[in-house]
Amino acid sequence: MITRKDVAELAGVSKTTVTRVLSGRGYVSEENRKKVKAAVEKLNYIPNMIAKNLNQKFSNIVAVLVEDLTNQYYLQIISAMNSEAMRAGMMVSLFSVNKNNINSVIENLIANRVRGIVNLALYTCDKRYIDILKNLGIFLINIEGGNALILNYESGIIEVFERLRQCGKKRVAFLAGLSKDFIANDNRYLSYNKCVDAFGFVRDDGYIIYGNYPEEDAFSVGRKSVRELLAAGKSVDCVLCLNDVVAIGALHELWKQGVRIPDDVSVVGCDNILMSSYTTPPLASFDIGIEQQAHAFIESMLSPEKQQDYVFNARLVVRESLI
Amino acid sequence: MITRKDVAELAGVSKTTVTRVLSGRGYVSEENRKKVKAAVEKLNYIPNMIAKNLNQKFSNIVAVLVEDLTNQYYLQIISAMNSEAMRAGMMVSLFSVNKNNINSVIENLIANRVRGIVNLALYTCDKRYIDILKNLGIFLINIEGGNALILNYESGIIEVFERLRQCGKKRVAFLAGLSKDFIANDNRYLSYNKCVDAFGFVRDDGYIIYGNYPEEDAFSVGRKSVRELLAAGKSVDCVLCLNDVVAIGALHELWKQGVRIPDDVSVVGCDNILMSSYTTPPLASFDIGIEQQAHAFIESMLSPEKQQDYVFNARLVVRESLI
DNA sequence: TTGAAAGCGCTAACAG
DNA sequence: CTGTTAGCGCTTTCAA
Repeated sequence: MITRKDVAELAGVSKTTVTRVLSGRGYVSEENRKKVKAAVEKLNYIPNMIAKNLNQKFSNIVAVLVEDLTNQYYLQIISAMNSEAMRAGMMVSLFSVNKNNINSVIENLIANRVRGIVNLALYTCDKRYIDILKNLGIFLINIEGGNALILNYESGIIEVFERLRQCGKKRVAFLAGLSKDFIANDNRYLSYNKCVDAFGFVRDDGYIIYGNYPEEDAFSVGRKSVRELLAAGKSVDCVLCLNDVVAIGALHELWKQGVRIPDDVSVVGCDNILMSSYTTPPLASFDIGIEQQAHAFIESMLSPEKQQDYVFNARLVVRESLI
Repeated sequence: MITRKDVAELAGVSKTTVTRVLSGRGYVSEENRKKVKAAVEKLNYIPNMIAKNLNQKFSNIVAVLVEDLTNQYYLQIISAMNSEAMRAGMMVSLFSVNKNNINSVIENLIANRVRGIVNLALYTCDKRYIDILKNLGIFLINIEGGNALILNYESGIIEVFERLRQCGKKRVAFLAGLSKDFIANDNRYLSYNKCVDAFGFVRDDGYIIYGNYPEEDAFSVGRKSVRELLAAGKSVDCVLCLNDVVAIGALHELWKQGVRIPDDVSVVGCDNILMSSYTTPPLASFDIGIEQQAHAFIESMLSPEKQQDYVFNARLVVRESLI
């Protein structure tokens, strides 16, 4: 293995000088700089980040935790984070977590001294790990806890309600997908409820369908929710869904049951994943700015001192599934 | 930061003994073992993998390179690899690569001394990096190069042709998605051509539609390919697609153009991603065993000595999009 | 402007 | 069965 020592010897300088050139910090004569660069080139030297990280106490990894790897939304987030991170010399690692493994995943990440953890999942880890993370200086962003990142769907949901009102519709179902506990503080859920009242739409507890996402995959949850809704004899004008994947499942079941979309029922998803343009019919959804979110994650990871709150407002993307 | 030294002091033993207990290798008296475990527990000690990795010359990361993060197929692969990897104390990191960044991504991975690289992308890196990887002992699996992993779609494609023959159909298009160069050695492409001849189906160069995937996203490529096919006045009985996402794009365009599926045209995808059960109509596809693939990747990463070839045979999954 | 030396936390001979 | 010692490749004082 080529190390800095080899470079130093070939260039006829000390190891420290090599470090100075490579890091760009400290004074080095132009002559030595050139010699070092030539040696690096000649030897095909690639620095060992492990050794560097050992010094710096952290690895250059940002871990992203998600609960459902089947949701394309996460791919898009990761993809965007990746680009941001690479620019800053960081790597993004993806982990799928559930109730049972979240603690061991976190422990593993601590062992690896990752730079930060972005937890996009619903679950969180034991208090003791939180303390360790804090002690070590590893950043943690718990989205569902809603620390520094606020996803606000209200304005988008208002838009939907307005459209429906204009068509004389007033029965909107909400496919929560999650259990009652998990959805309770969710902005989508709160906004839905707020709008039902504010717009004087029909309030019916049977319009809210809970589910066991993410234990079960989002497609099935969407499909089952629609079945449940129809089986209960609830006829609605519009179905608002937790996310696009749930919506696609719902769309599919409605199609199978011969319900016409949007003539009989409108369907609206959430997150505006790429796929939503390609459903039959194309799915209306809320765009919450995936790239901007990714940017915010990485930024708050790299410069934690400016602990600002990031707020994202949803924008309705109208497509044929919405009347 | 709590280190092994703190544990050793609290337990009243040497650092080496702590290592022995923690690694499970070497002799330690039952008494000391207990003392060490108690100390670890008490101090909430979590080992520093960076230091460990520095010794072992490698990090415990396996990097997966993909060219198209919008394809759910990769998510499923990663997800499966993740589970496998975690069991072996490894982490899986995901990177999206393209023509322009592949070399810098690889350099970055080398700098991080990842344990191995699974390159699922079409592109590969400069020869000089290949050499460095070899020198350092970093494993590289180039799927498209077809080193150790062979994805064989032939048997599945034969099944499709047989079904079509039974219905008296004999015109099959192939949406290659990729450019002529990239697809040339692809097993799907070769199998398609073989079958056209073997079954005595209509051979028409216009039935093969190339595209600029992965530069352009798979959905659009599928959509455009169908447009191209129809614009050329080619009427076919079945459309075979590079992957499910291309197929979904194709499905969408056919639907828009009022083509009935499967009555007018059958559509068959590739990879059998979760989404394919939820299209309208549900998409027939080839299952190539995502879990088994993931398993093979990790296995060959962990024990490279047994350089066996892994062969996967596609299995046709019939759904409503296929007559 | 440069170099020597200590140390990051852990592993792996080697000696007891 | 246990401890001492010498690194892994890099960064960072501190002197020169």
